[in-house]
Amino acid sequence: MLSISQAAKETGLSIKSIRHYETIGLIAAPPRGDNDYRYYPQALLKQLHFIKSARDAGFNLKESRALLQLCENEKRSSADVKAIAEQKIAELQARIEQQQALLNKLKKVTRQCHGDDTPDCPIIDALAN
Amino acid sequence: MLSISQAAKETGLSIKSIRHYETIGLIAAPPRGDNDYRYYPQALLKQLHFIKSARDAGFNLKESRALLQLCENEKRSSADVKAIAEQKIAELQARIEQQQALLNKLKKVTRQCHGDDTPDCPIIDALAN
DNA sequence: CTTGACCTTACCCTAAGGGGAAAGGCTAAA
DNA sequence: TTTAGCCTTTCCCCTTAGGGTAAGGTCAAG
Repeated sequence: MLSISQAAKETGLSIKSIRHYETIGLIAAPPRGDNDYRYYPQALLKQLHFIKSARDAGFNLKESRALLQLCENEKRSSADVKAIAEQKIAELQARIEQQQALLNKLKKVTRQCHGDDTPDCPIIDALAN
Repeated sequence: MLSISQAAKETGLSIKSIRHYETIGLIAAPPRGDNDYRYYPQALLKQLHFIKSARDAGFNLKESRALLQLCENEKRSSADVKAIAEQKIAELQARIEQQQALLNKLKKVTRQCHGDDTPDCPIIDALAN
């Protein structure tokens, strides 16, 4: 049974995050000691680890919740998991493309800018139209 | 002198955004009519256009504010503008690379998943460790 | 005169926590 | 025994960039 700071160290999450996950019902409330401190059993630590991995993989908390439920469900269909992953892949791809387009435009106009002490600036010009 | 909805239509911003920019001091408060309605003169419309362009180019409001101030300042140095743009370029590049890395990992593990009605799932396995 | 479209302020909501206050708990050293 | 120095708790405000909605005032057309 780890204290919350030990659980944080062990999982790589922050104390704030762990309490937050409890608040929003992402994990169950851990048992409390006589001092009212939270103490985390193995089962909860495993869930916290899972959530940390899901977050690191780019899933938001809503998606992490769905994945965790699938993880806990021994009768899951891998198709359901794959659907979530593929949706995230599509989302990431779209975001990357959009940002890449922005980046290209920004790089192009920035190359035109002399970057000296005169006010003449193609970047400003581009934004002012 | 356009009303706020006309200004919104003209600039492509939302009414909420325009009022928000005023609230945070990004633009000056427009003159009001006897009815207390906001009426936007050309100078403000130009600023709103500029902000819209900056936002579309990927700059956040803080950066847009700095750019707008440079835009208004006839004694600006284009080097100052270029510095902001290059910082944004670096930021975008870093974000894109990080997301691309996530995407690659996610695609790789997702390809391993059969996506059928059995619980066996490499995606879950990857997250559970 | 009424109706619908427009405007105003004010408040709460988003995601995912971070920061910090105020209060209480635990252990080791003086 | 007391103090110091961490640990924990709850509570509340803060972040981005507005969106949604309510309650109430205004304007123009039929």
